[in-house]
Amino acid sequence: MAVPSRRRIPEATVARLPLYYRALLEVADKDVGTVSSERLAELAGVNAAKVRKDLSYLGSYGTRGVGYEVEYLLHEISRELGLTEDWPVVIVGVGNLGAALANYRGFGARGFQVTAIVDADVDKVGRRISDLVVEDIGDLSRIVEERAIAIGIVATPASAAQEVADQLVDAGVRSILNFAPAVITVPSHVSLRKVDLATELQILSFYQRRLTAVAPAGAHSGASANDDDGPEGRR
Amino acid sequence: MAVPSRRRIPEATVARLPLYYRALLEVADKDVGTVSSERLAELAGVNAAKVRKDLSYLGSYGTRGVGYEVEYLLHEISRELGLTEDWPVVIVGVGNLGAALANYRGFGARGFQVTAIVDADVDKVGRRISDLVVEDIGDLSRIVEERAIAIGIVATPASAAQEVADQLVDAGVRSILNFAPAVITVPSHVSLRKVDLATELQILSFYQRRLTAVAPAGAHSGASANDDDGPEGRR
DNA sequence: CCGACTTTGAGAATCCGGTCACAAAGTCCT
DNA sequence: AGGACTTTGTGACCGGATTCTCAAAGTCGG
Repeated sequence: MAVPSRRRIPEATVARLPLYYRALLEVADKDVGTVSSERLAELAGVNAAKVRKDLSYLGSYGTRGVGYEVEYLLHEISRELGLTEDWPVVIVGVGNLGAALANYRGFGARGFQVTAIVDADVDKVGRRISDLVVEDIGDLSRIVEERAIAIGIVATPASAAQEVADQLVDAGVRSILNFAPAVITVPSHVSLRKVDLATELQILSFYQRRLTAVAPAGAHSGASANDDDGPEGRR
Repeated sequence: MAVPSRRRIPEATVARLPLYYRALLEVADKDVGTVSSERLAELAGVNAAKVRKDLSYLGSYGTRGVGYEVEYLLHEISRELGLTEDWPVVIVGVGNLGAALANYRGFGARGFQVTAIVDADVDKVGRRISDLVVEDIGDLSRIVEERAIAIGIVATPASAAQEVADQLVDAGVRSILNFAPAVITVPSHVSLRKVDLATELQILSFYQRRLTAVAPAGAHSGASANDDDGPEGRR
């Protein structure tokens, strides 16, 4: 039955929903009508059975013998991911990365709006970035409250990361995306994800070594750590 | 026995080695001598049993009743990760992100050296970024060969990502880190990892919705997709 | 309206990773 | 030298995620 049915959605599935979402946007442009799990799998770079199982957690959308109706599925996934509402975001740290993220149209694109940029460095406060002015981190609580910010991005040096995270949590932020190369801990009611450039390269380096040392192909397969699939041969 | 013993190292473990590496660097500064798995776990934000199991895959370094000798372990991990050699890196795409990555001291720090930046846009070719000059993507093969580049970073718009990846592969690159919000496929002898900003935010958004809708704490726990642990309460 | 065909949804089996628990191996104090 | 204590290394267990497989449910042409 097409009732949403509040089952618990496995984390691995949640991590793939954005992939399906993106894939669906692609087909929505060109084609119309429906997609099969097969095609969706191809676009998302995963296997078809997984697509079907993942989607089945959301409820039984999809028609046997036909596939999934693109528009409807798109709607359901975006609802599930909370992309129907707009999430204001604050970026902490105006370094190369912070500035780049602020300028990045890409999540600005879908539902996420960088609403504030703060830094501890008084020299940087007042500077213009994109269409925002850098504000003082001391005003974080006020800023977060006034603009109903729920998501914070940490783009500071490693040394400041934990303290900044603490401040974000105190200010009332409920989700943190950490770009600083440091482990940070947060209370259990706050969600935390991290993106670590150096770590990613080091992982690649590991497999690179393997490749050059041992010869045979197909030795490794990407990394579960990435959420991903790993290198499949070109289809 | 302290023989390296070529066992196969699980992917999940590989993804955590950089964490241990970073943690070890921290203690190497301050303390000296040894660390326990307990302490290492704390610094890396994982649990102690996992640390021990992970390290045991590398061989039995570590002394019962004492812990792990910091310098030695550091050396072993960096050897395993291939950080003893220097990896030249090429960045493709000079947008906000590409430029930020080029400037980013952070992986420049350990073993990874951005040696070339290329773009397809002739207006951008010739521009200075950091201490490099943007080169034409048409010269990619020559550049990769001349400078023995093994790792490529894709920082282009989604629409160009697959083509760029193809060019990188053709040029001889063996590892690719993809920042473009698109699924790309590579032959099986090439390693691929991806970093997707929008995806990360969407995952956070999912859990955010849960938090505000359903109340109880401890509902979710980060994401395996991130490699990570997830929110533990502050210890 | 029937039979061939397509594609989903989900049960079962398998794989992989995480956690627990404890013996083994060492240190250190007396 | 011996006993208490610490900490590693690993075998056993457990749970989640992936893959396989196939019945069920639908479409579509004739």
